[in-house]
Amino acid sequence: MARRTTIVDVARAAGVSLSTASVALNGLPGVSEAKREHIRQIAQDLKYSPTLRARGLAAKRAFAIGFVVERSPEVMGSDPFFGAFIAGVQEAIAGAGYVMVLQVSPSPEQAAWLYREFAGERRVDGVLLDQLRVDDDRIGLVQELGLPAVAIAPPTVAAPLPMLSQSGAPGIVEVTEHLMALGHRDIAHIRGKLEYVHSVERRTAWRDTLAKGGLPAGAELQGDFTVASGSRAAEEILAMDRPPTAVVCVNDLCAIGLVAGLQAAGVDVPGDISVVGFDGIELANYLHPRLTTVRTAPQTVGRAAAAMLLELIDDPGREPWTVQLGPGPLVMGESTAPPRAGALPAVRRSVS
Amino acid sequence: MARRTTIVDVARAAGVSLSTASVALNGLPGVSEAKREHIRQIAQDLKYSPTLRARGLAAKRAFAIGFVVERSPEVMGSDPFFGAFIAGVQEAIAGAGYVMVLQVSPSPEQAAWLYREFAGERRVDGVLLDQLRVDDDRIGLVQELGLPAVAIAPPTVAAPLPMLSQSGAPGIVEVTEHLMALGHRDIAHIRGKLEYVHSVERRTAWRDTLAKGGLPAGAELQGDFTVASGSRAAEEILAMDRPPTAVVCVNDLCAIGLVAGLQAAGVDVPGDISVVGFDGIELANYLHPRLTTVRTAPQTVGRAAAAMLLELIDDPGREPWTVQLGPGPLVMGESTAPPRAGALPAVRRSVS
DNA sequence: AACCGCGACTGAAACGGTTCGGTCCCGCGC
DNA sequence: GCGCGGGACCGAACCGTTTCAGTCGCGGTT
Repeated sequence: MARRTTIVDVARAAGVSLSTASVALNGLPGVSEAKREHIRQIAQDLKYSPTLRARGLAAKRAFAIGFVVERSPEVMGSDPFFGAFIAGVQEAIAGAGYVMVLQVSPSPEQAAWLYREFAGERRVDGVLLDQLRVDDDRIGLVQELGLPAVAIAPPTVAAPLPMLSQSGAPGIVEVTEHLMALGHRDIAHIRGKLEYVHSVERRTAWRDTLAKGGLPAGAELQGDFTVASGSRAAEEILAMDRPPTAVVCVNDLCAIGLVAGLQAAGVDVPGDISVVGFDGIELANYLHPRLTTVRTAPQTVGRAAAAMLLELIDDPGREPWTVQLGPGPLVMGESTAPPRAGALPAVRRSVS
Repeated sequence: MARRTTIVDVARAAGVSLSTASVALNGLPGVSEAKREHIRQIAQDLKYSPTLRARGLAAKRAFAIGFVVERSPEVMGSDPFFGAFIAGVQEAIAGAGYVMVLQVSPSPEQAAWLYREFAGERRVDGVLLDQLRVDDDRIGLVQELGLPAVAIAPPTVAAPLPMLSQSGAPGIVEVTEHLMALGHRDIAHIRGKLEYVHSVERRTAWRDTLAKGGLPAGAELQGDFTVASGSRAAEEILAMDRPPTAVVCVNDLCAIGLVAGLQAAGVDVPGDISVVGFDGIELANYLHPRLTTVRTAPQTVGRAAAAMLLELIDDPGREPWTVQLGPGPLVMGESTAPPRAGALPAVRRSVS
C-alpha cells in the first residue's frame, strides 16, 4: 500500500519548506498570498489532507468529546431523548472539527471506568454528563481526572461544573395546572426513580403545584421511565379503592404503558381517567387517544451542552457557569378531559 | 497545569532508557522479569498511562471505528435497532481498545462527506455500513477511499465487502405461514421504502410465501418503518373495498401505528384483522393486543459486525467474506387469530 | 584463548504534523 | 550611506510513543 501523501510531499512539490507549507495551509499570516494559493493548489492536486493523529499530538488535543450512555441497551432503543440529543451534539461540534465518541455502559461502575480510560488515554478532550443522579459520583470523578465536563441537569442541582440546565418543572406545572383547570382534584403521579435528579424535580413540581392550588396531596406511584412501569402502574391504579381521576406521568413512555393498561381493563381515557405524559415523542401522536404532553427539545439540549463543552475545552480554567434553556410547550392531545362525576363503574374495573 | 507524566518520566525514574520502558510496559520480550516488574510498579506509582495520540501516530492507527447513522433525529429516537446495536458493537471492540465514533447524517450526501472526512483525517480505522440501499453509493465510496468497511445486509446482496448477513426473510416466512395456518387467504403487506435492501427482502419473502402456499398476491401498501406510516396504512385499508384479513408489517413500529389506527376506527385486532410486526421491540409487549412479531437480535448483529471489522482492520488485504446470522424466533402475541367469516361490518368501518 | 551466540539494554529514527527562533532581503527614514 | 523594521521563508525542536539497528557483557564452544 502506497504511503499516504503528507505535508512533506506537498512542501517538496511546491518547492517550499515543510513549515511554510503548514503555515500556508492553516491560513496563518507569514506567507505571501501568491505562494499560499500555489501551495493550496498543490495540496489539492495531491489530495493531501492532514491526519488528525499528528495534528492532535502537536496540539495536545483529541478533537473529540466523549459521551457515556448509562442505560441498558433495551432502554436506549426506546429512549426518545437519545437520538435527537446526539444529533444536536453533532451540530454543535462538527464545525469545530470535533467528533463524538459514544460508549454504552450498563452500570455506573463500568461507566466510571470508561471515564477513567477517556482521561488516561486522552481519548477525548471533555465529556458530557447527562441523566445526573443525586450525589452523582461522576462529578467528583471528572474533577479528580481533570476531565473537562458539562452536566445536563435541572437548575436545582448545584455542582462545581458548567451546567446546562434544562428544567422540566415548568412543563409539569403546566400540565398539572391544566388538569386542575379541567376540574380534577385527585391527581396522581407516576414518578421516575428518585435517584435521578430530574425524577425528583418533576415530582416536586407536581406536588408543589397541587399544594399551591389548595389540593390534597395526590397518590405517588413508582415508575422508571419505561412502558413496562406504566403498565404496572395501571394495575396498581385499578386496584385502588379510590383511583385518581388524573395521572401525571414522568414521561411519555410511562404514560403510554399506563393508557394501554387502563384501556385493556375497560377504563376509558380520558373519560374515566385523564393521563398526561412528558417529552412529546412522535409515537404518542399516532396512538389513541393522542397523548397530552409537554414537548421537550433534546436536540437543542445536545447542541447547547456541546457548545458549552467546546468553550470549556478552550478555556479549562474557566469558572463554572450555567446556561438555562426555556421550557417546552404544552402539547394538547386527547388524553385529558374533565373528571367524571363519581367513581369508576365497578363493572368496568372488574374486567381486568 | 503540570505536564502530564510520560513514558520518559517513567524511564528516568526507573533508571532505564525510554525504549526499555516501552518494551517492558508493552509486555514484549527482551526485558528481564525483575526489571519489567520494577518498571511496571513505577509506572503505576506515577499513574502513567500512554496517550492514544502518540501511540496511534506510531502505530498508524486510530483505534476507533466509525458509524454514520443515516437517519433523521426523530426516527433515531424511536428506532429500536439502534441502541442495542451500538451496545453490541461496543462489546466487540472494547477488548481491543477500540472505541466508536458516531455521526448522524440526515442525508446520504452529507453522509458521504462524513465518510470522506473519516478517511481523510484518518479518524477511524474502518466503518460499519448499515441500512444498505439498493446500489448503495457507499460501497463504491469506501473502496475509493480505501476505508475498511463491513456491511450489514441480507444475504441476497452481493458486494465486494465483507458482509454480516442478517436475514429477515425466514422470520417473514414464518409469520406469513403462521397467518396462512390460521386460515387467512388475503394477507397484505406494508412494506418499507424499496430503496432499502431489507425492505425488498421482506417484501419478497412475504410474496414468495403466499405464492408457495398457492394464495393470490396480496395487497401491498407503502410504509417507511415509522408509526406514522402504519397509521396512514390503516386509513388506506379502511378505505378498501375488500380489506385484507391479515397484514404483515415491515416492522413493529409500523404495526403499532396500524393497530392503533384500526382500533380507533372500531376495527377489532385480531378479531377483524390480524396484524404481525417484525423486530420484537419491548414496547409492543405492553400494548393491547400484544403484538405477534419476530424477534431480532440487534445486539448480536452489532457485536458480530464489529468483530468482523476488527479482523478486516488487522488484515486489510483479506478477501471479502460473509458471516451469516441465524434468524430470530417468532414471538407469539395476541394480534393474530383466524379470519372472521365475511367482510368487516359496514357500521364499524364508517366510524372513521 | 579466541570466537560465537544470545539476552538485556540503549540510542536514534520514525510517525506527521505545529511552532518558534532565526536568517535574509527589501524598503524606508534620517 | 547606514541602520532599522518587518515580511517571507527556513531549520529545527517538539508532541509521546513504537521500533529497529546496534552495543555490551557473559557463558559456552572449539
